[in-house]
Amino acid sequence: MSLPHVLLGLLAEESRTGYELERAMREDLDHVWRAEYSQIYPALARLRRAGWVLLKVLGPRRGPRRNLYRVTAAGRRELRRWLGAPYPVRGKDERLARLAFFDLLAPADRRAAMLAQERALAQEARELRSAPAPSGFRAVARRGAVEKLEAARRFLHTLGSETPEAAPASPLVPKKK
Amino acid sequence: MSLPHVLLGLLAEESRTGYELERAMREDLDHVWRAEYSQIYPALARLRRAGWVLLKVLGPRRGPRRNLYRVTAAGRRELRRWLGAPYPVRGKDERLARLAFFDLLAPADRRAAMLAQERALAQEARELRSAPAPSGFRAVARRGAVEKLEAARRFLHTLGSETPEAAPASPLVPKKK
DNA sequence: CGGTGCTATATCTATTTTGATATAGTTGCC
DNA sequence: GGCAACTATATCAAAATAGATATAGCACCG
Repeated sequence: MSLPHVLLGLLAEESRTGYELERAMREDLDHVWRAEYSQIYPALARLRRAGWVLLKVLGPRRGPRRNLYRVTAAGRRELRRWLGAPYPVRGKDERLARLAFFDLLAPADRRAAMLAQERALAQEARELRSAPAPSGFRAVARRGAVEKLEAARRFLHTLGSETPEAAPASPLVPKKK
Repeated sequence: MSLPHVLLGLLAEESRTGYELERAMREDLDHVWRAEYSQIYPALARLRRAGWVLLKVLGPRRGPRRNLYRVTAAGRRELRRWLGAPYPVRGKDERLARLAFFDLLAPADRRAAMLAQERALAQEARELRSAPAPSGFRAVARRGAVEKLEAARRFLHTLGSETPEAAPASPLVPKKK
């Protein structure tokens, strides 16, 4: 339920077309929020129906005509409301989900998988850190995303050195019912 | 695309009914992976069609009849494949998404929102930590979830004390196009 | 002139996820 | 007996997300 508000947030900074919104998300909000055109265009239509944005059709500049969206006062109000609202607890994490079943891997495979993960996380963090930084609080969010990746990497690393060769606590032999 | 594998993982430890799977996710995999019955039952049917689980209908013990699912050898193979496979980069984080637009709040509202967030994160971490711990790597995943919450809390906290009163970098005054 | 790449909107399908609701037997309490 | 709580399966509708494709003008390069 956040996409409409993310779009609103981007539009609050500057009026944009759907195309430009996609790029803004890809460049500034990587690892924070992303969406395809197939979500963006219908979402803009809904924002319009809600009276949170206005559409202005511009003549073509380079390519086809452009639909420029501008936030209304009501849109800004809604945005501020969203920013202050309590968060729904949404807890899903594929990384942790897989980790939860690592009992099932042979120790060697387990170590290999964890090392691969660690390297992948380091790589992602590196890429995100080296991408052009956005401004204002979008830069803060970017930093948060980077730190998240690094914290996940550290967690895996600590886990790997904690248990030099053995499995943790109980080996979880499959029981029969 | 992880739910089927999470179910497979839980069934690899012990054969269960759909009902028991829901409870196992709710109790052991909170903040890691959750699903409603409306997702679980169709997913089990698909797992069955894929030949990864077998169904055994049991007579009613307490309540209606029970459909017990057991992982097949092919299911275990698939599960191990999943555990070793590279991860799709899925980057969405509503917390960071909102933070990205905190420019739009007045400093006072901003501080209030950040403090509320910090408290909410601390509370969630506390609850998760005090819940009964699962065994094996599921406990490790639980610990990972707790550390994630705490890292997010620390990030917010540092952010709050970093900027005693002012906004970061550029104030992002809305431009016109 | 043809090809590649960028701008730009739009739609289609499929899958995933959420939330609500229906049904029904069983147990234990008062 | 009635009722709440628990076990258990199942379905419906809606929303969110992903991925692919269609269309088309314009610019730039060789």
